[in-house]
This record gives sequence, C-alpha cells and structure tokens, in this order.
Amino acid sequence: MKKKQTGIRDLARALNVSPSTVSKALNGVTQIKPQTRRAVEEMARRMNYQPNQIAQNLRNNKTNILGVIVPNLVSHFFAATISGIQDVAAREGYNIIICQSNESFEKEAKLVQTLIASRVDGLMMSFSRETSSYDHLQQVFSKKIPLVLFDRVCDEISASKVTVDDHDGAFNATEHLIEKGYRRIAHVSGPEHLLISRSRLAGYIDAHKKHSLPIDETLICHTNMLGNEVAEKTHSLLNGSNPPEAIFCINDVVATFVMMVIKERGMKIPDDIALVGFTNIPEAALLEPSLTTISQPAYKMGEISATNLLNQIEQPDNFEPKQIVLKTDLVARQSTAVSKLQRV
Amino acid sequence: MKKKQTGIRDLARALNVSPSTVSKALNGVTQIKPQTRRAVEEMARRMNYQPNQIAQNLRNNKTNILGVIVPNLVSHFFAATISGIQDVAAREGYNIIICQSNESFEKEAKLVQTLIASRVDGLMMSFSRETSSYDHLQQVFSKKIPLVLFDRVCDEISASKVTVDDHDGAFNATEHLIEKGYRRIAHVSGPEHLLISRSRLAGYIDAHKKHSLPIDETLICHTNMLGNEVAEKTHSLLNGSNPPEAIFCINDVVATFVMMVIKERGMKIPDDIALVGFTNIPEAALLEPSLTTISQPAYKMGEISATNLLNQIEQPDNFEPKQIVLKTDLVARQSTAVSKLQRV
DNA sequence: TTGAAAGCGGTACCAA
DNA sequence: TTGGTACCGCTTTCAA
Repeated sequence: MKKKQTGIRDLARALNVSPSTVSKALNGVTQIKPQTRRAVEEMARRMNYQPNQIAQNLRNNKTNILGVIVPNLVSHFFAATISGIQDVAAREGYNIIICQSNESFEKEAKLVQTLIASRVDGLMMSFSRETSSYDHLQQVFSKKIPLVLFDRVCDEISASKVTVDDHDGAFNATEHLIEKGYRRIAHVSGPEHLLISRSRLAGYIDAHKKHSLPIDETLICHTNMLGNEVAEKTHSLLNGSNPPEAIFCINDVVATFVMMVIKERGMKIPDDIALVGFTNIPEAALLEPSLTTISQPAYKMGEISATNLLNQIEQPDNFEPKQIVLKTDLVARQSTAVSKLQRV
Repeated sequence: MKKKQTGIRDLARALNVSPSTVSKALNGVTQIKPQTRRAVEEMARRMNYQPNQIAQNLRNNKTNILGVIVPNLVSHFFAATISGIQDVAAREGYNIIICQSNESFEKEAKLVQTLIASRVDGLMMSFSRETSSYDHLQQVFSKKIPLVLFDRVCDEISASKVTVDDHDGAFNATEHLIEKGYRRIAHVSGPEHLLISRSRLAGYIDAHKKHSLPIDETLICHTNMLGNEVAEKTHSLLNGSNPPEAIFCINDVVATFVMMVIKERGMKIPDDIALVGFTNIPEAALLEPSLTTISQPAYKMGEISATNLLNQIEQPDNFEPKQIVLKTDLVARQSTAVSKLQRV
C-alpha cells in the first residue's frame, strides 16, 4: 500500500487557511501577504510537502516530458546526441523518455503511439533504417505535437530538422582522397531509400564532378550496413577486374567491416588501398591504422534539437519549422596517410 | 492553443450512455452488456479516442514510468544496460525516464528529487564516481519507492542490487596473468571509496594469495580513472626500480590510457609488458594489440534490473531485496598472448 | 446492466 | 488578501 503523501489540503488544514491560499503562496502569486507566504512555505518544509506533478500535469495539460525515439542507444552517435538532449532538457526543467526502435519500422510506429498516449509535450526522432513511409506520424500532426527530426530525417514531411551537412561531409571526404592522388574511389553506401545515403552519395558524386573525374557505377554499392552484406560486397568490389584504389564508406561502422575484409585479404592500408569513414566514432582513432573520417557534432546536434523543440513548445504560435544543418570536420588519420608524391 | 481531444464524456454523449458505462466498457469490466461494449469500442475507434494517461495516472496514483540514473549515457556499458532496461520496460508497458549524473554527486541528488517529483513508479540507479554518502536516497525510502541499484552499488543501503561478480572477474584476470607466467603484476584501480574498486582489488589480491605470490603495495595505485592521472601514475609505475611485468586495469578505458603510455615509451605489448582490462568495450577488440579483458553482460544486467524492479512494483508486499550477481567471462586476446615457455 | 457522484491533487476564477 | 468552488479526465463505489 502506498503511503499517502502530504497534499495542499493538509497544509491548509494545519495552517487554518484555504487550499487556494496555499496554492497561491507556493506559486509566487503576488496577492498574498508575505507573512502568510512565509508561514505556508515553512509548513510545507516541515511537513515535507512535494507537489504532485501528475495533478499539475492534468490541470495544466502539460507533462514536461519530451519523447525521444532513436534506432538504438548503444551506438555512440545516438548516445552522444541523447546526452546533449538530456542536458538541455534537464536545464529547462524537462524530463525525457527515451525509446529505441531497434531499427524496426513497426516498433517505431508503436513507440510513436505510446509516447502520444503518455502525452509528451514534444517529440524528437531519428528514423529507423526501415522507415520509408510516414503515416505513423499522422497523429503527431493531427494533435499538433511539436516535432523535431534529427540525423535520419526525410524530405517528405514538414517539421524542424537537424542534420549534419551530409553532402558537404561526403564531398570533403571524397575530395580528400582525390587530393591524395586517388582516382578510382569506391563508395560503400547504405539502403537507397534513406535520405542520408542519398546525400552522401551525392557528395561523393559532386566531388568527382568538380575534379572532372568519371563516375564508375560499378564502384558504388548499396548495402544494409550489416556486417555480412558489407563484407560480401567488399569482396566483390576487390575481386573486380579493375579494383578501387580507395573506399569511402557511408559510416565508420561500415568502414570497420570493410577494414576487416581488407586485412583478411592481406592488403595494406593505406599503401594498397585507402579508407575513409563517416561519423568519427571513438573506435576510429584506435583502429590500426587509425581511420580517416568525417566527424559529426553529435552532442551539439542533441542540444540544438532539444532547444528547437523547447522553443516550439513554449511558443507554439509564431513557430516556423527550421532546417538546421551542422558542419562536419574532416579528421585525417593513417588510413589515408599516403602522400601524393609517394603514389606517383 | 491545444486542440481538445475526445474524452470519455464525448463518447458517452455520442452513444447516449453515461461516462461510467463507457469507462467500464473500455476497461473490460465484466458487468457490461457485450452489445454495449461493442458499441462503445466501435465509437471509440470512430472518434479516435485515446485515454488520457495523465488522468489515469492521477486516479491510479501510478505513472508507468521508471526512472533511471546513470553516470553517463555515452559509455558503451551504460548504453547497453539501458538498452536492456528499455526493452524489458517496453515489453511490460512501462516507459523509462533516463537521466545522467555526469559523475556528479550533486547532480545525482538533484535528479533523485526530480524523479520523485515526477512520481516514477520505481527507480534504478548506478552511482556517480563521487557518491560516497547516501542521504540523498532518504526520500526514496521514506516514500517507499521501489529501488534497484546496478553495477555501481554500495553495501551501506538495503535494496535490490545487480552487479557482476567483480571479485571473481578480477580474480580470473589476475590468475590468467599468473598462469601466463607473470609474477610482478600491477593494478591500476579507481577511487578507493567505490565498492567496485575495492571488489576488484580484492580479487587481484586473492589471486595472488591462491598462488602464494607476495603482494607489493607499490604496484597498486588508485586513480580517478581520468586520462591525465592514469597516465601520470602509469609513468610512475614504469619508472620504478623494479617495474611490473603486467598491468591489470580496473576497466578497459583505463587500460586504453595505460596502453597509450606504454606505446609512447616504445614498449611492446605483450612482449615487454602485458595488459588486461575489464568490461569488454567494443574498442577492446579493435585496439592493436587487441585487449584481453573481462566481459560484463551489460544488456542482461539491464534486463535483470528492470525485471526485478517490475516485480517489486507489482508485488510490493511480499518483496524481499535481492542481490543478483552475474558471472563474467575472460576474453583472452593479444595483449596477454605470450606463452609461458616463451617467457622462460 | 447502467448511472450518479465522489474523488485523485492541484489551479484559477469569482466573490467576499 | 483570502476563501469557495468548479474543473482537468478518468475510475469506482453505491444505488437504481
């Protein structure tokens, strides 16, 4: 049995005033005699009073809870993003409910429902790998729940979006390879329907265009980003009649799989083949050779997403969806550390 | 302005029945004519009714929310634990609010208050590095909020605790080194007041005892587990007149710092010195040389903690605090891959 | 089998 | 400056 906690009425009784007076005193309403206020505050302390947030929630139709849906919690990128979200939320007096879709569309849709039922004040999400339609967000719109998409976003719906400049990052990664003297550069991408795959592929292509290099379709392969398929397709790439001199991967995890295949085949990085990833996971610096990659400001992305969502919640009227694109940084490491001269 | 959602009264009005009938029909109370029930359910669907969970919470004095406090979200171990918690919670219809103390005692204490104010149904926590007193949990006890401690627990308070067998893991790690022929084994530990430091140190010592090896106090050093201090103390260890042949570190992150120092000094692992960590973070396998370590079942720890908490919540009466200790596994890798013979 | 009404613990309007 | 009271949306007893 739960013990009954002291409520506003208990305080009122103890002080011989009305509940409404207590409420006002506690909430800093001005029209209260300072003396009364002090008495109430004193008594609240003495009786160890704590407002029942649920009752407040009901009354104010507000929970001070933000919902967050991510594909998973264990990848460092999302963990760091959530860390940023959490810090901003805590600072502003909000809690966050975190859910993971485990990359399943079905789970994602269910979670959206759950969070709506929990009456979160706002929602932030990054789509699962499977997500390619957006009907599951219908209720979010019809109930006008503030929404911010981050990282894995889509073009199809109107909402605030926070992303890194995937195109620009991929462009820089590719150009870095070109400047190192590489010409035949492969790209191991993700599922075709993900915007993130398309953007990074576009950056890869545009870097080629800028340097007037031909694009060889056989050097571009889409994967589901899982170990088996990536390994398999990497082998195919390397078995080709005219294999690539460098590989740009959609992210560091994929690059790690590719690196394993390359090592397995007894090839040397970067001498036989260069490798670039994307994200800058902590492992990237520890790999041997360490991995050149594009670093994404994950924590900052979380902070910005949360800040935007809170603005949206607190000024629902004059709010316009914003598209925020964060810059990335090239982190050059050993996996591309071959000088141009050396290769000539 | 928030749009008003369909409530139980709207349904009642539309069907010309009373709100209480609607409530009963929706909640599967038996004393309702099946026909009425179907009508209500049908109408609920048509009017897109969703129960207001806040109102239900208030009424039932239950939120279906579990609070989780961890030192941080970005370390893989905690991320994996939370992942386990989340999956169990979701399966049982609970949400989780996740907070990070950022290793600060003050923040931790504040978060406990916040979560209590949010009326979570239960609380799971892993203490911050700074935490050495437990008054901040006083309210948790006085309000009888179900509590489960995991990983970083303490002896001082009575609650369910889920840990890995730190002593056993450390014992195995140390014995592994002894069996490899190492005799002078150093231990780089964490803060002395943490139970986890003490347990692992005890395992280290007991392995020595079992093999009748002397314990050299100068080979045991406590650190704050941060890069600078670990590096500094590692240098001291290696500068000693009789430096160690192997180092067992309290965890993999510390081991990574130690490895950097060793490499910096031009020493070879495992030929000049062997190294063992604890946790089995994903980086451990990727380091060069790969790191021998003790793997902790993080995801499982989360699952078990959540399951225990839910039991406690749902059967508050006949509940006894449980101490659950999970076994660890030794993962032997290159950092200790010297054969005994080779060293003789 | 159904309905009326009293809460859950606050907030806020209106009156005193 | 303070108090009375309706109400947020749902559950549950008790009576019809």
